[in-house]
Amino acid sequence: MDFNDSQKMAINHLNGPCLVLAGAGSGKTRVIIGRIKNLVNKHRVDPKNILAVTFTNKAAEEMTERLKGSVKDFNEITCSTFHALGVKIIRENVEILGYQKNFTIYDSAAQHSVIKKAMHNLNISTDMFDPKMVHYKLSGIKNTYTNFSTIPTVDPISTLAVRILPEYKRILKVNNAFDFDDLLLVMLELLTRFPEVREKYQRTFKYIMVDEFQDTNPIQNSIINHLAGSHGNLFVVGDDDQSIYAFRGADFRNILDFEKNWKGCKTIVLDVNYRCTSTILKAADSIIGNNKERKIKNVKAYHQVNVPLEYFQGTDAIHESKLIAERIKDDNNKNFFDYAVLMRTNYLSRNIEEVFRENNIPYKIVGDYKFYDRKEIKDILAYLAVIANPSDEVSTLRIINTPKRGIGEDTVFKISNYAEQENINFYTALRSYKKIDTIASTKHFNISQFLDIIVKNIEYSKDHSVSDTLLSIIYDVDYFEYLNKEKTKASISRVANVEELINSVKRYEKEVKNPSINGFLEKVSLLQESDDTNHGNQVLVLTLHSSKGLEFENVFICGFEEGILPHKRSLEENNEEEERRLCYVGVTRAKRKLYITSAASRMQYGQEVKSEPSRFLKEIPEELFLYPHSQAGEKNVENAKNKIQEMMDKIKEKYAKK
DNA sequence: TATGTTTGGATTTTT
DNA sequence: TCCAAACATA
Repeated sequence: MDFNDSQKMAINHLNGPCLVLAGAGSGKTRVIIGRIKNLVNKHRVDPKNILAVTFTNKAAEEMTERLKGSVKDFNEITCSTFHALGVKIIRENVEILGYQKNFTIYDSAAQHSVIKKAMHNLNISTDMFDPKMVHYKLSGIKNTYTNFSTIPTVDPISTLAVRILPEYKRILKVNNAFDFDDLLLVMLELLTRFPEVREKYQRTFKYIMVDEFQDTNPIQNSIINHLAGSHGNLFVVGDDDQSIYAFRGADFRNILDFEKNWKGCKTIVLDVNYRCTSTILKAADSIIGNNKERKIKNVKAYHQVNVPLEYFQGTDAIHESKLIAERIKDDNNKNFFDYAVLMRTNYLSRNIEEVFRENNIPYKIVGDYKFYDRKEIKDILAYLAVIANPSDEVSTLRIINTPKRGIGEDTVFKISNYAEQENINFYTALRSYKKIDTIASTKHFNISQFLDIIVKNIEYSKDHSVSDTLLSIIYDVDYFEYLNKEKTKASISRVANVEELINSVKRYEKEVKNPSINGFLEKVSLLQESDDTNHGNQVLVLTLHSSKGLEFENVFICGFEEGILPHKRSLEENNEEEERRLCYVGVTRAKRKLYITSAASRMQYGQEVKSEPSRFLKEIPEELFLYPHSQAGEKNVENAKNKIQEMMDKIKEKYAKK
């Protein structure tokens, strides 16, 4: 397929800042790839000098894959997410910050426990202030402010979060660990505080491209400004109407103000939608048209076909799911992979799952109880983390008594106190357990048993592969025996999960040039929900957020109800416009057919609660639907089936006439 | 220290 | 309704 004029203009852009406003389905990925090819093949830009920042790891991989055949040395192009770029830059320079290279990246559970510890150290009651709230605020702050002294502290929790921050940072450093938000923040710190570091990366990344620019937060924006500062070869692509990550600091004013911030910026608008039918685009337009804060674009549909939308309402969530299942089953020449069910919140997938399973509809739930969040997996990963970085206290505490080896809370408390007293880290204190006189000598065997495992495997890991080390740990702690104690179904699946983990380490070892424990852990911690959208012939079930960047022939948006979409909590925070954008993203995922569904009532905390259709439904002209909303509800499944049959006949008739 | 029992809070989205 | 954390007991 050929490029249209504005696409060509974007692809041929060479030097200086450029803003590409790309409406949904306007071929922005093709444009980015086209431009890279152009830079390298036509303008002889060294691939080493190109940085392409994408929103997901999956997008980065896909981009690399698509450059494979057509660009020489495509592997030298840095193609990654902001967070992955952060890890790279931090690893290369971390020693100037007094950290060791083998630092650990803490996930949100680990962050949570560090926050609790920081609060404890500062004598702040965790009963009075919910550590969860503090965590949330702290993360918000770290994703918004480049300078902590300028934080407006309006509410008590924010004040508290700012107060805790120095202690929190101190603990992380003792643990030789960073949290997620640090991956951006520390990268920025390195670029601002150390001119030689900044200049090094400015010289390396002479051509910078950022995809999904509307979802960058101020930290990311600042990072980009520093990297591109010396040359201004900055090419950003985005759509303010698809900005849906405000909750983690994204600010679409980054895109609105881009022209102001970069003098001489060229602006290109991609306004032809090659994805959706004109009906779907009309629906999407009429929804997003209600937003006040936006750049008005006039996106035109390339495919002028009228396939009416359908709206139906189940009596309850199960009925709604059944209606969806029926519609899929009624499609005679279907591929399941052509269907997706989109939803505002994860828990809505439960009913879908239940009904799809009953109906033998193959499905895949994206981000469904994340593999790496399972207890058995986190345990094993904690062992690996401790072996790679013994300073990591959080991981040590996780496994010190798992499997049970008689090192209980009391003993841990004593070691912890000793560490505090001597001003050493937990691991060092643990190693001198014999010197801690409060610990009874009856405990000595238990502690030495644990220490032996760690010390032995640290040594072992030095001249063995990651997978061998992993197997050695599992053997030493007798982990399978521990999992298999109760021979239940659950324990069998836990063993299978650990086996799967071993496989994934082996896969990692094949993929990467210099595999290491840290490298593997890093890969795991950077994994995202939306990286997991590869599916076979299955219906994909996912949140609206995870659906960003994807497209499907047929899309269901379920739970189209007040309180769900728009979400109640979001409305409380005055974020109606963001919910509308979320809705817009969902609608524009559909290439051909869009179904919108709701339930008249829904179980909430075990109680049946009435539910109203979403306000956004009224924003779509009713004539775009196959039949009026008054016919959307049915008393029972049987009735609905007939209705659906009737509707299918109508569609077939329509297509026959064409 | 390990295990069983009770209770109260949960459901926004995710790097 | 369901699940984790707090609490109580052996």
